[in-house]
Amino acid sequence: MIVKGQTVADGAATTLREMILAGQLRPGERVHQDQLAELLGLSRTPLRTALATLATDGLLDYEANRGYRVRSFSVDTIRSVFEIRSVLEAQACRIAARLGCPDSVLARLDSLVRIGDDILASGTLDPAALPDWRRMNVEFHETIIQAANNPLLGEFVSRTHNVPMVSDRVILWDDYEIIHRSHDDHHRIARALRHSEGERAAAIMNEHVSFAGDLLIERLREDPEAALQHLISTAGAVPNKPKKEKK
Amino acid sequence: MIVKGQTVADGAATTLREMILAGQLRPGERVHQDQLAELLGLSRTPLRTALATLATDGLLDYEANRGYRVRSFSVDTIRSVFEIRSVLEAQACRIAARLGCPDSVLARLDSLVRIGDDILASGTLDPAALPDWRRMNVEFHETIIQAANNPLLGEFVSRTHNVPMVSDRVILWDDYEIIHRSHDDHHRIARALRHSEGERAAAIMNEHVSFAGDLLIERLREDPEAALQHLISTAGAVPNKPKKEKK
DNA sequence: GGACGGCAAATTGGATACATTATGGCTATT
DNA sequence: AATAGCCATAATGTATCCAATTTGCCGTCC
Repeated sequence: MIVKGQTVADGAATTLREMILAGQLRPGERVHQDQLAELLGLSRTPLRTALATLATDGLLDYEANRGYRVRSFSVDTIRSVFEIRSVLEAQACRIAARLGCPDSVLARLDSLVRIGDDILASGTLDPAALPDWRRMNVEFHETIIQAANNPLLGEFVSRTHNVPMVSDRVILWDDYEIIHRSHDDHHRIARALRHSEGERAAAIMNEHVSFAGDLLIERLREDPEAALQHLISTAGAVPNKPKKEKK
Repeated sequence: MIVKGQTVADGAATTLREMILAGQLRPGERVHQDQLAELLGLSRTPLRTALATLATDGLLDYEANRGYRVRSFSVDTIRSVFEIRSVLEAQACRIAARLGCPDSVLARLDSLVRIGDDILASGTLDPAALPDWRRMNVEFHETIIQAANNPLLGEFVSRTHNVPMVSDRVILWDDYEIIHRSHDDHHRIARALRHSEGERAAAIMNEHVSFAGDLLIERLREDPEAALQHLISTAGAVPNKPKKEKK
């Protein structure tokens, strides 16, 4: 689908981002411009624009005259990204509370929390419910970030999602207790924000994200292959939101 | 000077970054590719690569088929960036303390603190000492960030420096009391890190950065013109460190 | 037998030429 | 006279071509 107001280079960047995050281009692998241009059906010029963008985004490594390589992420990298995401999202809570969340935001959070409640009401984790859960989770976090009204904050959090596995779209959907507790955090965060208790919301959010990171890392350490398989099979598309709206 | 292992595009990106941060290209102004290419003495291809990079870096706004504009930064933007820098640098303290700063880092921090002490020993702010002070300040902050050993953290903090006025290279060098207190923070941060008191160091750093931001914003509100003049005249070069080392 | 040096193929970087899209001014019509 | 639509111009986006750098291979020399 060709979107008006988008260039071929923009499209290539989006496609490549998805390919990398989906693991189609393996980490460390060198990116051949000619091959890739042919594969994508475009010339090298827009492709190179896209590559430069992705390199600045941190998905590719670049070395002059030696081209681009897919950045490889170690478990250490994943940990370090969670260390950042946790403080950024906590700060989002603080700022949102300080600004005072408008009713629309509070209502939306409540509605999302209820959606989560419904999904968990059965007492088990239905695989079929995962996409809905993921949508709920992503929206919950994004709603708070947007409520903070800090463009750079949103940008940085988006960038942390460029690292495979770190996205809040990645969910370990196999332990009811853990998911339940995680959703309890959502309850408490929403309530704290309603009462403008920024520090409290921030503390919960920090732990909420940090724990998710710890858990993921533990799984990856225990059995990297199984965890990866599980995550890839349960990972949803990662539609990096376009920066420009059509007028 | 032509550095081996750097492409023309890289050089153009660096040059443009400096031009924008120095205010040579005014905010909101449209960037004419032909003109600029001629001005810089290169063709549009590497220029466009550089533009794409700077846009991803957040210094330029891009709209398909309408080209690039210099991003304009409001006082609100500056505030929002300080809100991020403060938590990121605080987190750097936490992580550095948790990892345990090696002696080399502690020694360096001590040495930097002493340099600051010497500059302030006279009891007045000598304009001639500003460059040394700035170097000291930048190194102090960078040393801690590097001690945290979290690549993304460093990257993000670097990016906050892409916003005019937010850099730790920008210093309000006109109030001895304030500078003295700020340096006292450095003392306490270094000491806390020596004792592996991460939370304490983080708290001080957070306030250290937040207050600098508040102060700057206050000045900009009071008398934008005067503050800008003062800052530009006292601002040093902003050498964005190259990401790759020659082997 | 190993290592250094040079040559050739492949790949990246940059310049130029072409296509496509916005933009401003002009005319014609209401 | 004002506005809508069209055309010309200018600027951006893409493709192709050429140059420069890397890289792997082979031969020679130590």
